Amino acid sequence: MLNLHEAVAEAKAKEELVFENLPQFVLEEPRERQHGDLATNLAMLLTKQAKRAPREIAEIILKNLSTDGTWIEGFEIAGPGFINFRLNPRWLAGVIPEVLRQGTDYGRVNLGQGQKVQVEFVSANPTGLLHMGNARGAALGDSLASLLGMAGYEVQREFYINDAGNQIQNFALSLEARYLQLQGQDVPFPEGGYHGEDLIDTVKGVIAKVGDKYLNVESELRREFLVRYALDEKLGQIRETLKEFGVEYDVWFSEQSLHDSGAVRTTMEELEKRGYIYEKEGALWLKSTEFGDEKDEVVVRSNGIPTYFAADIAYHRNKFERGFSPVINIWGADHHGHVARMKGAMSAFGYNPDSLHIILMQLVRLIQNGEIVRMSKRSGQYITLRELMDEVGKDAARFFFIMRDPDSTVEFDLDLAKSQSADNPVYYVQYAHARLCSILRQAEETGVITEEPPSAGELERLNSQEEADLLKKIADLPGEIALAARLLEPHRLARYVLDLASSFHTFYNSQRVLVEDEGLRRARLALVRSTKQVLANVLAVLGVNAPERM
RNA sequence: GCGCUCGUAGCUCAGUGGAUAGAGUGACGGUUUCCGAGGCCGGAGGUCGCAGGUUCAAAUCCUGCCGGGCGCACCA
Repeated sequence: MLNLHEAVAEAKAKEELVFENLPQFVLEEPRERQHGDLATNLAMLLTKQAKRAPREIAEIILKNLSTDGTWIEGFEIAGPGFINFRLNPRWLAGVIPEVLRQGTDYGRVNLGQGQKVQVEFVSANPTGLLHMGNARGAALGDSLASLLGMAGYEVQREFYINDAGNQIQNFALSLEARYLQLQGQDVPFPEGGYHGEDLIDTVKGVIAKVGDKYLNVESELRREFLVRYALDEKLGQIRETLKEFGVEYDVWFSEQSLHDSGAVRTTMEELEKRGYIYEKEGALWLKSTEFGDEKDEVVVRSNGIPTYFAADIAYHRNKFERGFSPVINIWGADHHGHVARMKGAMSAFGYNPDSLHIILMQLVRLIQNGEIVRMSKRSGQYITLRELMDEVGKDAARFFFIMRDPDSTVEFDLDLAKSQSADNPVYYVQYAHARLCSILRQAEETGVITEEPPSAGELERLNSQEEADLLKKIADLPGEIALAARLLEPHRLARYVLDLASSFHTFYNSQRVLVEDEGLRRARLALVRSTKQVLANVLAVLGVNAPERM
């Protein structure tokens, strides 16, 4: 391969170039085709240290560069000092046998080297149904997990069940009120209770099952039963809905279990031992300002009950104890204030806070009749993931969310949901896949398909501009996977697969696959097979179906 | 007020400090004897919120300002 490091070292040894440290340069495919196949900014980065004009430095580098045994066919110095390289087109054709050999593994890289990582996402409160924000988290988290798997990590998907604390108390009170009301009692609905319709349905289910059995018992007993029943049902629904959305978890982790096992208590004791806890006004506080937080936080209330934060510290400590690194969380942006203190708490235990990656995703804004709909579980006004799937389908919904950078606030217009789904770029990609399948079908039906692979010479006949562009895109996949995984940005793959589909459509419209010339036809059919494989591989990471017909 | 975040084409959004800032969509024009026209090709459309700074080079990094979103509980 091209060794620029060697060329620069050579120039340095000969004292043609003076510099201390080789800067971090890039060797990349330029955006403009006329700038060649590869370009580097190395010469421009050396100007400061070498004290020479970038184009002069480029001359010196090129003088010392050996291109023997590489695919480099030509180079030039361009613009402010870029060095552009032109490759022999034959290297490109070599990607086809590689794709066909690796099949579903093509694109896999070993960035992770088998390291254990965990992605925790959705973790919706089990007090209601899944809404649009959860849908976004589900699409993002699941594709990120798949992406990391493709990049050589051992990935675990986890759902944290918030089955403890105040909200559960509140949930219990709401359930009890509904139960009594449905039994004809005139009781008020609790302040700040859960108004959702689904909760009434749940209680109707309870009544169908046990009738008035819990009407004349102690309130505590009644609430305990109702909560257990409802949580069970809600979690079942959540699990089922996510499964339909293409998301399956390895672990469902209960918050309550951290209290039951004493993990929350021992974690607080450990923090106290390390000097991060103090008492004030009857409560226990964490010195989170020591980690850059705005103010200290209560971990155990004056009534002796630990806060959610305390349980969350125990939870994240537990993740590291299980050997995951990095630990990845996907949170709604409304939790951003929590990031610094959680990282800080982990560093208090001696874990590297940089090993905890928290991806914040901006909220999904729902638009109806041109107005913003406030979504809230308490008010019971929200669009559920199930309704979203019914309306636009799993594939369009997933792609809609995955395409976007988590930092962008997405607007989802309900009134346009259907037409948006028709315009969803996912269909552009799926259409390309179906079209590829159609070509292969036709080749089979007319008997011109062959199992015999094309020869190297035949593959080199794929030398049109459109074929070269498509081949380059295909060759890019491993690099794209590595980059997206390193940056934890699955949305790059959505862009990639759109580009790939576009390159294919362009090729398809300019060259015919099923031509008379047998050698050329063999080569193009192999290109078709490779393109189809790459599309399918990426769509699999995104959790989107690759249809043979549509 | 403090903190996080966003501001790029009419709209929805991409954009590793690099060369002439890109897609989709909408509007306009063209394209089908031929493998799927849900496609392809083309032109139009931009003070990258504003002003400074760093740099050979800034949409990208830094500072300030303007505008939007979200946080700032002994809630989760």
